[in-house]
Amino acid sequence: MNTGESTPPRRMRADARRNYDRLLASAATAFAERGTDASLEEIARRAGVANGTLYSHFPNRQALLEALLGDRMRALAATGEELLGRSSPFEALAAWAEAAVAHAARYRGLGASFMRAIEDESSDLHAACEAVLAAGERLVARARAAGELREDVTAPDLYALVNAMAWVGEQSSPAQGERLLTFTLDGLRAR
Amino acid sequence: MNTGESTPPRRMRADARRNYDRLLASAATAFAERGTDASLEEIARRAGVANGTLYSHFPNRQALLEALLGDRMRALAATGEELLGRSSPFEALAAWAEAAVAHAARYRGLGASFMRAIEDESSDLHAACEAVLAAGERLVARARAAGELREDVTAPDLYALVNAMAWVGEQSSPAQGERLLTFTLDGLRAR
DNA sequence: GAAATATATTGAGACTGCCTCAACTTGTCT
DNA sequence: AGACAAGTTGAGGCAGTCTCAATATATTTC
Repeated sequence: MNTGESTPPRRMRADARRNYDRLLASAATAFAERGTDASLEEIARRAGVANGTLYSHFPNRQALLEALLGDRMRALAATGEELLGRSSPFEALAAWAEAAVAHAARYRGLGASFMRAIEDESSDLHAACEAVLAAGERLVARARAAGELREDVTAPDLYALVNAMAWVGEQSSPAQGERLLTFTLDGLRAR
Repeated sequence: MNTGESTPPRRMRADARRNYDRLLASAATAFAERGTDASLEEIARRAGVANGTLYSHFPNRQALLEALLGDRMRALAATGEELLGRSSPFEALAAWAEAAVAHAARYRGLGASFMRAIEDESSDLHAACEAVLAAGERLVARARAAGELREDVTAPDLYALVNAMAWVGEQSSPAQGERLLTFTLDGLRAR
């Protein structure tokens, strides 16, 4: 019944915990194989559980994604904070953007989920996306303050570009996503 | 039975022609309202026709899109050719890219369809996409030859970027797509 | 250790969508 | 008017989403 959230309330029944874990593992496989709109029915089936059980643990696809990726997303945000100290402001921004693209390219369709989630406050993925956006915000602010970034670039711009490049990666090849990210980042440099 | 292709073979029966037109009109509305994965079932329903009729005219979604957009795509390619003469090579490229983004942003999901179609030779949309790509190719070649474009930018890069920006437009707002395209194009300039 | 109780699981069922194809209808041509 | 090609129909098979009453199981209590 309760999602990741570091489980503060009450602890789950043993069978529930087991099914929860199996579902998560099954979802990870399915998303990797089929992208974020893999069949939930199949995820349940492959977890050896009835579909109702899946829905009782994860009311929707976003909840499943949050449980699967929430930690990773918070880690990405943390990486952003760390980079604030090191290296040149623009290089830090660029390095983080690369990491963010790699993250958003994990499953086919993930970039689109992230774009939806940032707009939709009721999405279970919203909070995690906001954390990522906030990290981007600081990197952008610093690079701009240092005069290394175009004046008119904002964090939402960066967020959208990162997801767009992940999307390109899904459509053509990961290498192509990387390639275009390089061009794009160059375009963001102050000159 | 026969798609757009300027109808060279034999002319259709009157009722077939009527249904074909109705289906196309219905599809245009549905795609505009719901994006390119609107329900085909509903398109048929709203055209006042059984779903089998839809499938007999258009074996799949791509065929419907080709019938709906083929002419427009060829026009876009032609615009590219015209631009080859006028204005600075880079400006021509940029202007064309803007037009291409606007075109790919016509329906939600269209950018993705174009990315798929260019890779998939068996897609009914493939030829039209190739025409667009070819137009981009010439603009890229000219801008590069004039030393106004980064050496390493290719037509497929441009194609992907255009569709990616249309995608951003769908996810956030058309204005955001435009905005990021500007940044991106700047990144493609030789310096 | 057996009830009592709270917590989970189940799977049928009501939807919607995709696509096919055998039976039927209708336009067109002579 | 009749014949035949061309077109249309819609039921039916399949898969997916999501819900909820019935059922089963863990845990707690005595």
